[in-house]
Amino acid sequence: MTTTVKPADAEEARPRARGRPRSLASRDAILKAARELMDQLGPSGVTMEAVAARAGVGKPTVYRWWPDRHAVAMAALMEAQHPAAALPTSKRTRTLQAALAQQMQGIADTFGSPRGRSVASMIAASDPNTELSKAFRNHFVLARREEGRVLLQEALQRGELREGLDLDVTLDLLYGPLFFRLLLGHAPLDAAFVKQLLTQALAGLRIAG
Amino acid sequence: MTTTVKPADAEEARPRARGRPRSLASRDAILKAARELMDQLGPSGVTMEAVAARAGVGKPTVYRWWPDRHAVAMAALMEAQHPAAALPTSKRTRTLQAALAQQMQGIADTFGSPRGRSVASMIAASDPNTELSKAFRNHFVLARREEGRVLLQEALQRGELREGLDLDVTLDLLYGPLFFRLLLGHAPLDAAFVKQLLTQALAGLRIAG
Amino acid sequence: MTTTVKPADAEEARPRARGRPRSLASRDAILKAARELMDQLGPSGVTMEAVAARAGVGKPTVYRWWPDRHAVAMAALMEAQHPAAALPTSKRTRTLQAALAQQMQGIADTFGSPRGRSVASMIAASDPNTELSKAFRNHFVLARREEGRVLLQEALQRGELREGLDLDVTLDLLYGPLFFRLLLGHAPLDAAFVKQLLTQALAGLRIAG
Amino acid sequence: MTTTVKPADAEEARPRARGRPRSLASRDAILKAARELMDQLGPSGVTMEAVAARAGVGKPTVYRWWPDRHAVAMAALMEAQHPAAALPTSKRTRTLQAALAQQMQGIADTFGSPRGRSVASMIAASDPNTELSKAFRNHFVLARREEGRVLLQEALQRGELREGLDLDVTLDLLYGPLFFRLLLGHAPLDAAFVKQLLTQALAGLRIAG
DNA sequence: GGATAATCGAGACGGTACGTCGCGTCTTCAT
DNA sequence: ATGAAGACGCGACGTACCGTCTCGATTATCC
Repeated sequence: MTTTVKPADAEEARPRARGRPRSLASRDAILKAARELMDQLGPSGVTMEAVAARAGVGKPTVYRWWPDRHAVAMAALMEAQHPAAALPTSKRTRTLQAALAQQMQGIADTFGSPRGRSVASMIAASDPNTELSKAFRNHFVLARREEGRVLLQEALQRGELREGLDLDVTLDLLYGPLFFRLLLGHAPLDAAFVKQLLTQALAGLRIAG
Repeated sequence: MTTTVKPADAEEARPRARGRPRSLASRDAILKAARELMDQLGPSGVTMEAVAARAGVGKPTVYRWWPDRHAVAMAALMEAQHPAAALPTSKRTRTLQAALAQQMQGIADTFGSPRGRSVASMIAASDPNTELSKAFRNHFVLARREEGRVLLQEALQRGELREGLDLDVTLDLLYGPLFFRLLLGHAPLDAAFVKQLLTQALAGLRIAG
Repeated sequence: MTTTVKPADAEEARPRARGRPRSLASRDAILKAARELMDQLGPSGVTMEAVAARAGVGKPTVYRWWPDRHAVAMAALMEAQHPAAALPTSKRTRTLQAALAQQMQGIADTFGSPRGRSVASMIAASDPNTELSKAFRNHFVLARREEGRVLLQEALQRGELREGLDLDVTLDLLYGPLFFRLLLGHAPLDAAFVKQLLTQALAGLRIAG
Repeated sequence: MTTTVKPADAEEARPRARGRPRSLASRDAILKAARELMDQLGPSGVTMEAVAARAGVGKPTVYRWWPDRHAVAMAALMEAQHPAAALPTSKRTRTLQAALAQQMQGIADTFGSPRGRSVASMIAASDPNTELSKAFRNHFVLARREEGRVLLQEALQRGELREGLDLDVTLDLLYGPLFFRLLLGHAPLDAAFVKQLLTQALAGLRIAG
């Protein structure tokens, strides 16, 4: 599931191209180098020259896999953090608020780290219209929001929430403030905030307000 | 309220610096040029060379005022949109929800424009710890949030909201989703969204829920 | 005999450097551009920017070949005037004084030209300790002096000069006054001067004074 | 005896100009600063900015006295070494060769110093046609050559040299090789060289060859 | 097995922009 | 009016990366 090649394309029809195949070892070395540079120098430190040099790879090899440095940086970050293993099933037995609190605190911790700050930077800085940028936002943010959708739907089925709720708005009501504080940094992003956020956000949405 | 020196700070203690004073005409020409480049080419088009050339100014003069291109771009954007004339008094007579809806729709319109996208980019791309970056976030985002605080406090006094509310959380509950959609672009940011957002966010916070 | 690397040094031991080889076309274009600028604007007109622009080459390419603008200018001048075709053999049959007169007049003509003035400027302006500077002085001045040494040695063998002569002093006695007038410009540098110089310089050195 | 103001101008007719008179203290501070920079960094270190800063003087004050940085550097060097007190009378009693040897060795010592190298550089590098440049060459080189002329004329009167000598050529025959070695540095400039130079140069010029 | 071909590392290429330095001029206030 | 101070427009400096290209060497498939 690389950035550049859709699995479907290569599924079975590819005629096993002639010539020397691309080195996966190079690809991995590139992403590893990009990750290290990102951690040490931030997003602006992920230059093609530095990545290639640190990976022990020629620049054209990097360009063979990704079109520009943004793509390399995004791919490196995406491969670093895999889909987060969704939510452990055990958590689903708890109340909506408890489950959400756990997940949101996890998100806060992740994005509070230096690498998380890099991810946030790249989301806001990148051209929002490219495919890669959309995939990146999906991977890091919207996928978490969809996890929340599942939790909300389960709560609906359990009768915890009243009917007629606009789920999309509700999801933004939960995750919006989280990323707002992450990006703006105007106030702490601690457990108290998560708790109070959930309390107020869900206040009017329960069956028994 | 310039970028580099607040007149208020040095109001009378400043010994009237020696030498030729800096040319405000140059400063204005620089900011104007930066604004035009920003509008035409986006944030990445605001290069020191282009700004200086278009402003008819030497590069060192630009560096005399701002330390790097990010700073110039931020200053240009900040000066372009002045404190937003706060909220017209007339609006304060309306209900909380109506007043917030109007303000938030204004924010959405502003940030939906190309220049607004530039602002968002720069918030994300700039080092969050510098003074200028903080001032920038303040100017464009947190100042609006503070306008909201005033509205909420008035509503509290009018008895529209129940006591014991955490105002900071409430503010993030309102503005967080707004900027979330602006930044992620996963769903439209129209009047319907603003209305539904306000409805759900304030649902549990009113006196007579 | 390039400026940076003598092929002879690495004749067979060099392992055929990796990577794309440097473009000799670029190198030549750079030197040509430098020469043109030198002729049109003098030594101070040979700026890196102008050279690169006129050669249709990036500045870093110029710096890949030479460390600074002095080096470029020197290399351009050195390549412009090749080893001067030594002395035509026919001239060697003539008397010492005739041969020297011819050569010295040639030197005077060369250095009297604008390009010759540039050469003199650069000899004076460059750090005398660098390799390139030494090569430059060698190329333009000391090589001519060595031509004179050959002539003197032939005259010695023919018995025109008395034994026990300090050749180095004698050579400086001939070429020193020449460059002295070139540099100081306090008196004309014409055929009469060359003739009188040779007459007086060689007066006490002949077998039959 | 500055470069820009002829003594005659200020002789007595000056109507005691209005306003604050020029500060001679500034002038001296400028030249002192220029000399120090020359000694520490060489000719290229004598920048207007550095001179003004080190002299504790505004740049326009420097430009009020000299037209550009070359002029400042030349003036600084010329004022540093005054006319060399001509030749002590006692030396004139000695033989021509002894007197010349002493003077020439003095020149060699002077120009062998770092400051002397700067002088030589500036002679060769400066535009030969400006008045200041001519004055500079006169001051440092041709004045010494004229001292030699006096010695030669005295020798002529004493009958040491034969009649009909071209004095200008003879002078160049003596001082040319000296400056040749100074500028080219291809061979040492020691007492042995001076002795041998005089011996060979004067060999054919004496009455009793 | 030998030809063919794509990728590999390396690094030079033409460019653009960076941030700095020095030029010589101009503009201010204080003397 | 001249002093210092220092900002001004200008232009060149030398460096860092960009994304592309050109090498010889390597590693695969195809004939």
